[in-house]
Amino acid sequence: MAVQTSGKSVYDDDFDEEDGPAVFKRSKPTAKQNPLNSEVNKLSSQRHDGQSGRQVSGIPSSNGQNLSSQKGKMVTSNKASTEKSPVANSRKLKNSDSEDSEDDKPLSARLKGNSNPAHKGIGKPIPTTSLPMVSKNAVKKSSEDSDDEVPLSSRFPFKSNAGTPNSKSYESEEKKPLASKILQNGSTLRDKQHKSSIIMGKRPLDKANSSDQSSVKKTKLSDTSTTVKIKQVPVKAELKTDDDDDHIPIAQRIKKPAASGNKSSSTKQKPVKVASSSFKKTTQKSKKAVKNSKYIKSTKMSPSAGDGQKKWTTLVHNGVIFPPPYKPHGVKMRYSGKPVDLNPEQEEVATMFAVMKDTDYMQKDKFKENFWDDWRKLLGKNHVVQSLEKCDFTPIYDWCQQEKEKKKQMSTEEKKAVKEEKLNQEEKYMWAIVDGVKEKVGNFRVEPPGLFRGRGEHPKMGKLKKRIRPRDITINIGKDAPIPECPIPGERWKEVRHDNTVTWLAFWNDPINPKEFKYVFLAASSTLKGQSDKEKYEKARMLKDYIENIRAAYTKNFTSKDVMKRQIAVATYLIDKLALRAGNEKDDDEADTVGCCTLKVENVKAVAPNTLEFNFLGKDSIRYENKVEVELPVYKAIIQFQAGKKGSDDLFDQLDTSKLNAHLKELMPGLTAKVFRTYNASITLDEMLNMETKDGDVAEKIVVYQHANKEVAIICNHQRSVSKSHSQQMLRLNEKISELQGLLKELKTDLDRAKKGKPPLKNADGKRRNLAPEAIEKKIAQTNTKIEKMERDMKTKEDLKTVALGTSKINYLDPRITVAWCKRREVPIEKIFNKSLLAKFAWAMDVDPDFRF
DNA sequence: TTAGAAACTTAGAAGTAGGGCA
DNA sequence: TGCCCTACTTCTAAGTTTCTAA
Repeated sequence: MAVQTSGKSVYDDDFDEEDGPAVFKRSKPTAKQNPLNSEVNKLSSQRHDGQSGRQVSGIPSSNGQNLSSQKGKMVTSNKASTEKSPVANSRKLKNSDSEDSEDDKPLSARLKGNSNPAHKGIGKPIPTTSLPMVSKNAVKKSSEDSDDEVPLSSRFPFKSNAGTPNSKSYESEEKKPLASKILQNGSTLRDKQHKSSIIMGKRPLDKANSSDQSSVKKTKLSDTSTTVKIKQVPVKAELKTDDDDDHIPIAQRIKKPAASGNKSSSTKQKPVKVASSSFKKTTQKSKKAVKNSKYIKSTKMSPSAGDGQKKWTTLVHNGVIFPPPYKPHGVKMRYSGKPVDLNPEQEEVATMFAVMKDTDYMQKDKFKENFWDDWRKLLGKNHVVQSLEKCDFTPIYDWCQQEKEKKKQMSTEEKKAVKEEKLNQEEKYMWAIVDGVKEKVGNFRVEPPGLFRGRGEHPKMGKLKKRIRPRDITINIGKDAPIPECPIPGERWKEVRHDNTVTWLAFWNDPINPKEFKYVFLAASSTLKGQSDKEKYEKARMLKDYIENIRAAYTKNFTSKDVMKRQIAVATYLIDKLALRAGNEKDDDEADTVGCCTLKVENVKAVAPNTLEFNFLGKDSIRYENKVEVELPVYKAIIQFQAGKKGSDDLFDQLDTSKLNAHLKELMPGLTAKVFRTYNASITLDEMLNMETKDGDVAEKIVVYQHANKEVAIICNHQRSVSKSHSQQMLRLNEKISELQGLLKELKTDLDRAKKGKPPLKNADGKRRNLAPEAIEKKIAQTNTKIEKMERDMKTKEDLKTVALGTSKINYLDPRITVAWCKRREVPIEKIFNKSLLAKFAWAMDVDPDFRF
């Protein structure tokens, strides 16, 4: 197989003849090899998913080329026509003992730079050396594409042998201060050894309907958590000031061990500060520490979620806000054509169903069946309504539409007044005071009743999510803080706890899955969340130093005689290379989705000599479809795992996530399957941003960032459904471009005539443009620029229509990579991070410009 | 050892606001 | 001015991981 990099295949040179640890290699199934490719363009205009309309496909760009073709060829499946977007990609995994020096990079990053001129970035050509590797979904190539020499989609960049004119260092343009610098708190990381000394005991010991609050969690050795009987008192959020700790970074204050946070200290409330303003400028010392240490050692890790350590000393908040009670509208639905009387409770649920009219759920029998089961219980046996088929909810639907319209038609002042009113009501619930620092609360609104909108083929979709009442809610608050007043008169909280080993402020049992909980947490911008975010990225960075050994270890075990070892090795390989999720077991009352450990035999097809075709529904019932060439031992192992099994049997029958994670922890402290996703995402961004060094204005640099971001999104299979108006928008843009091209033609004629001293002809509007040649030339240039911009926008829009960039930005990309790049490249950070991301990543803002993941 | 409870992160869709353009 | 589009925010479902108890 030949991947062209200035006429020479990187693969052929670097990898093909070598043995050793696995390295991805792109396979090259052509359109001919994959008859499904011919379906791509057809599919591109269809909704692939029954309920969400999600789809991934390449649509020819204005120049007739597939817009995703820069990623190389892709493979798709005709199944996509009825399911979630196909994730088509073809890769090759191969030995790479010789790649030692690069072993700390994800395989995705080891094959770099393709100088094929067909490879272009989003909207703008990207230097060939900076070409990304990934192309999993949304990377389709029509069968007409003839550039067989263009490599197949691969998540890995290609190393260019042809020189890297654009890969110059960025040193020359570094160190311009960021427009808005939010400074780090200089926290230290956890010493894991402390962990065992901390006493556990934090579960909400929820026994349904238990009203005996005192019976719950009576003893806690550390006395960090207690449960008390409800004592409703008015909220007094005014706290005593204690300046003693002012010089201590917030994060450190939070992490004070329980011993130091004794009873007396816990009763003493700290001064209230607003979290964002409490970030202090990092000292030179700490900056140096970041610079000098490749990663922060695990021994410095600070407490993370669920480890039983004290998360706070004082916690004050006002509880949660409930949705307003239902206001009956009195609009009568029809049954067999006749108006029906419903009581308010019945009407409320009927209205929930009526408003679903325009959604895909209405096409799902399960949704209707579940709704009917729950609604008929409310109607009672003797109600006139005996069958859903005879119900006509249109009058209620129409009424809802009218209400919506009325709301839309409100004047700006009215809208403003409503907004202010809402804010007034909610303000007090929006904040918590954690160790004296005012922090935003995340989801302080209790979920309103509704019909359950499970994703994919969820067996419970359409079921009634009952209204949550104060008696369903457990509050967690500081021992000495006033217990939030129950906002519904005459009612009371289910329970009040004082558990400082957890970060939730309240929880209730999920009405759909009563054994599960819905929690109220602090917002993403809070210090606590920031701390745990930072730990997550530090752990992923730590993996960089272990990855070489981990890869060597699993490669060795591909052929182990012990089946479990072999399964662990192959599963780890897939998690590492394909960024698969761990894949926990699921109950029958959940959607049938899988991850790595729960892959079924039918989800993986082995195609000789060494290709694996993956096809399954992953998280959120998003289809993962991928075709990869793997190392031969992996291929053989998969065939062995499949031997003698049915399609619906587990591929990894000896494996589950706990075994896998237990094994991973032996390889690196704290390592779990999901760390690989963070690691691969972040290192890919880091490497791409450091490759893509093309000069240009800020807009062009942002395109480079988006391009890298997109590659990560593809690695992680982050998809979104195509917006309903997408094709309309594309059509409109095409029309505009045609108009401009017409104008251009006219202008050129005018120019010719003007140069010859002839008067201009009438234009399309029947008017004459009487301009001097210079003016016409200027207009031509302007029009050309406009057309170029529009074409670029169109291409970007098409390219990203099924790729969700936000998820990786929020959850997987170490913000320090982005901040450092912005500093080096003089891109204002606000161009990359919006307001909420700036708040969330406040801890990362003072990173050194030389920071590398 | 295992099941399941608990706690937290990750995820896409829906809703909303505001800016640009005709 | 109103419409359209985009970016941002909110919502809540759906995962992973950790821990406990049997």
